[in-house]
Amino acid sequence: MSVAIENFIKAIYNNDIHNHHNTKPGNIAKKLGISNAAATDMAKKLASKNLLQYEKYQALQLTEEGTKMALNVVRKHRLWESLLFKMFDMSLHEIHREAEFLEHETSDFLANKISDYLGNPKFDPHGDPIPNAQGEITTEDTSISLSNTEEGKSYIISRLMSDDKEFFDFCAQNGLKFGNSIVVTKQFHKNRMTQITINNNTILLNEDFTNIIYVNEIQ
Amino acid sequence: MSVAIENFIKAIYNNDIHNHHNTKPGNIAKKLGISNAAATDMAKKLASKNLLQYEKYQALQLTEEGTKMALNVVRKHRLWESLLFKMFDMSLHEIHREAEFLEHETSDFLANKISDYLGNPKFDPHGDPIPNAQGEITTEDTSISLSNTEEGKSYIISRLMSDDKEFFDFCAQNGLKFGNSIVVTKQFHKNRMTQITINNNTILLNEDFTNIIYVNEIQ
DNA sequence: ATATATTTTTAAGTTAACTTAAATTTTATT
DNA sequence: AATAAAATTTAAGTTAACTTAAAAATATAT
Repeated sequence: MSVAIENFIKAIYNNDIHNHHNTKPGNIAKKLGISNAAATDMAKKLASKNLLQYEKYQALQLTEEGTKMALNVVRKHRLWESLLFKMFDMSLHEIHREAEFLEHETSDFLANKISDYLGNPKFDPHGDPIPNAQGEITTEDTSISLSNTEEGKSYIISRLMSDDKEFFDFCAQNGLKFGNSIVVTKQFHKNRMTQITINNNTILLNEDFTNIIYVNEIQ
Repeated sequence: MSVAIENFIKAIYNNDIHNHHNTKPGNIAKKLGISNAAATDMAKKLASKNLLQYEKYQALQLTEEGTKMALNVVRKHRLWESLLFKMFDMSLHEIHREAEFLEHETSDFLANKISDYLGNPKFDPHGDPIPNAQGEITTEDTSISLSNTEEGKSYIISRLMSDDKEFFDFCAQNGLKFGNSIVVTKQFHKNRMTQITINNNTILLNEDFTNIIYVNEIQ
């Protein structure tokens, strides 16, 4: 399968997970930086390959086969991120940027080698789960977004759901990384902002950030 | 530059180094598994991009710019081979196979990271020199092919010039690898065969092998 | 509920990287 | 040196992955 197809399938998969199923061609087109017409064409083509279901004007839906392909690409992406993060002094943004290309040129054989080398990790450095070689995600996600946390409680950062450089730079500067613990000191519900304490620093985060930072409660 | 272009340029570079400048489109076409017509078209196109010199019916010649591009791709190829060889339990054939794809999707930034991590090696696991970030090969190759060695002398294996799985399997089975030492016990000039001793074993090699195994004399 | 805006689709066209087949030129052979 | 064989080039065509522009359908907003 071509890079274009893999990226299209992956975009649908990611959109379904994040954006609550508004997975129409135009949406995917925007993510991929192609025209709506190109997305419609591709959707039809992939439907004929049994990778997704397509009906005019309806949302696109990956078939089982399509989902498996998406997970295979996602697996490679996250394994590369894990490897690059471990071995080299690279930021979350940089590992994402490189993995975006490497993922399409990685054999299953090599992916398994990388996984073995890393001890078959279940999560990448963003906290995203790594599908296994069968294309299954075996971990359960119990984390909640920072926007849904409660005042006074302590949490561990479990996931930074983004691929934006500025966001990651901010996180890096403020110690916001996978595995670190924080305390939610105040929720400003009306303004949808959250105040947290981390490493004795107090930070105020707006909803752009609290919606993409996920945490698990420490009880 | 596209993968097709990078591979075309790289094929010319490799052909020039190995096959004594019979670098006409048909030769490159054969290496790449494309038609002669496609190779001619590509040659014209790359000439217009100043990557090579093209004159009808003449051999192709990389320009300075073209050579630099080839060396950049070769650098990435050999860095990947070195990394995969060091980290994972992979054969010479396997690392080559994977590097063949990864080389095109590797930023200069990542290539430098890999190089630094490895301690900026000058040679890859086949004994091939690794160009530096400026696209220069700074090592001098003083090695000679096994076919040109002398009876009774000792040598260190410096290069296995191939990408053939069967050849590498044979080498691996017989301890023929980069850095190992051998003694040339007999040269059968008429039949163009060479007898060597390695690890107390005696092996007789025909010219298919003695032409692609390179060594340096131990004095 | 209807007009307007937005999105999706269709249609027609482009580009890169190929193909096959035929024409041309070069290389090899006797 | 002439001719046969081989390689190169030209010409015409294909496919994947796009594009823009216009038509059709859906969603939104008053």
